[in-house]
Amino acid sequence: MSETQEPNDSTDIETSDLFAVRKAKLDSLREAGANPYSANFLQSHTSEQAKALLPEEDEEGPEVSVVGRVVIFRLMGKATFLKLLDRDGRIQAYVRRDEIGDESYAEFKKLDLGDFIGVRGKLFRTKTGEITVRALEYTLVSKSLRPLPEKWHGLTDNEQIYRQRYLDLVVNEDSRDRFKARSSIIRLVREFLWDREFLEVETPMLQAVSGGAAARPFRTHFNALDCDFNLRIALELHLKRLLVGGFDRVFEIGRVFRNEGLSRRHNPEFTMLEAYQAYTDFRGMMELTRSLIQHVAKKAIGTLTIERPEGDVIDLSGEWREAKYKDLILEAVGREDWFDLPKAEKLEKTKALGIEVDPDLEDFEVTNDVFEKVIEHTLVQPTFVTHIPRELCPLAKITPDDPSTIDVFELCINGQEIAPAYSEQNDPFVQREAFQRQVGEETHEMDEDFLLALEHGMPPAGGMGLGIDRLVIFLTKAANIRDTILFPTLRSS
RNA sequence: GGGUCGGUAGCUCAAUCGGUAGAGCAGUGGCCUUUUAAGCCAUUGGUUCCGGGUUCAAGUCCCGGCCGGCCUACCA
Repeated sequence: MSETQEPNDSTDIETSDLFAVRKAKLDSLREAGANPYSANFLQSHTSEQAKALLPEEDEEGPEVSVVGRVVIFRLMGKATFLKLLDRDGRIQAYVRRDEIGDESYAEFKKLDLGDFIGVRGKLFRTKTGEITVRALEYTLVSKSLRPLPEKWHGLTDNEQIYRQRYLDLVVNEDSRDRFKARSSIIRLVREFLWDREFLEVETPMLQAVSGGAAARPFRTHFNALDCDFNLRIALELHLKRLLVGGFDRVFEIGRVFRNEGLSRRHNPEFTMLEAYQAYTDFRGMMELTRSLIQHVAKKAIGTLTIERPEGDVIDLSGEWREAKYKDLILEAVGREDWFDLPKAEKLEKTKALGIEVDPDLEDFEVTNDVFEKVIEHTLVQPTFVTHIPRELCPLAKITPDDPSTIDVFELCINGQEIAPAYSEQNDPFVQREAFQRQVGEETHEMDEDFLLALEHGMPPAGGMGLGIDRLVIFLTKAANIRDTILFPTLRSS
């Protein structure tokens, strides 16, 4: 294997073995007394900062030191143009033999695409107007032994993009921009909640009992205690314990894990925001959620209107539509008596709507299938879907004037559910009953510890959960949740 | 999990009816002191994902496997 090859005489090297060719260059650098890895470099400006130093009207600017990965290398005899990629983007450098010296230029010519180098020199503008550093000297700071993907087409193989994300980031600007946007979205969410005096906390990922959502958990084993744990599927129950403890505005942004299938919109580990505010209810969370998303969109992408690949435009400005779950259902099925129909007739009707529904489902689940399969994908504009059947969520308060529904909303944007919020259930007896109805289902366990906390008294509160990945999907126009997660889950190779 | 499409040089892609596996970029050797996918000349590079089978002959057809995309299922 080339990795274990001894340094060769350059004439012996198989010139098609790209690794061996570069390894030989590395060895010859070392033999010449240079250190191809540890040399430090004093960066004075990033590419963007440097370019800002040369105003339109000026031909020449100050001296700067820039450093980055060589992504373009155009050698033209006694002069070379190259481009360095740093965290802000690219900057061009121009290196002339008569300016850096014969010896230095001879070494310089041996650089490879992918090497990290620093360049010190004065800024100038080329005849085509590109701001460029005219090198006085260059420094190799790290040698690259592997070739970069093709410079024009970039990297398109999905598997390689996910498994070797670093290559995707080097060559695909879209991808770079999307992950920068993701980072600022998360920062903006934090800032917004900090400003509203929410306390940011961290709660356990390893839990004896998984609660707060209906999902199959991942199981793992803790050797020291010789017991099994689940990875958390939601943040809810621990954050509510903190409400009991008197932290009456708390939030957490963190990874949750659900042992379910992969899809364009599902990754088994994903990032969730949950926020709880005492002395408010789901209506308070409505305002909070809308303001939060508007704030984030405005600052992260600079607009409240987002064009979708489908051609239409999502308008996040102003107040958002509210619609009762039941009204949406009645509208979709086209008859007023839907909720009074026996299940068999409901099933018949769903067939007429062109969806397949499992006949073994409970009555409310048949209705919910209508919501998920017929209605949800049509809710492109932000819509708060309110007053959902109580069976769908055991953790919310029952609507005072309609005991069949709960005081919640599901915020839908871009045809998918983005954020649910509740008036949180704080009556320990009602909560226990709701849990008991679900025990026996595979995905539910009784969390006695949580009920004990509730019995100590939890203030009335609104709670909200927001799928960060899904927010990033529509804000950055990603085609797939995997394009918003740096290292999405793949089968181990 | 099911359906479906795909896997060819480091990367992006060709390869007709089953008949000598090619190109561009990258690499290597030259020329070239303002290039913009730089250009010009020459040139290296292949377990065609893996394993079987059919055939005089397989990248191509058949079977099995691995990995992936899309759709679907599961999914508070």
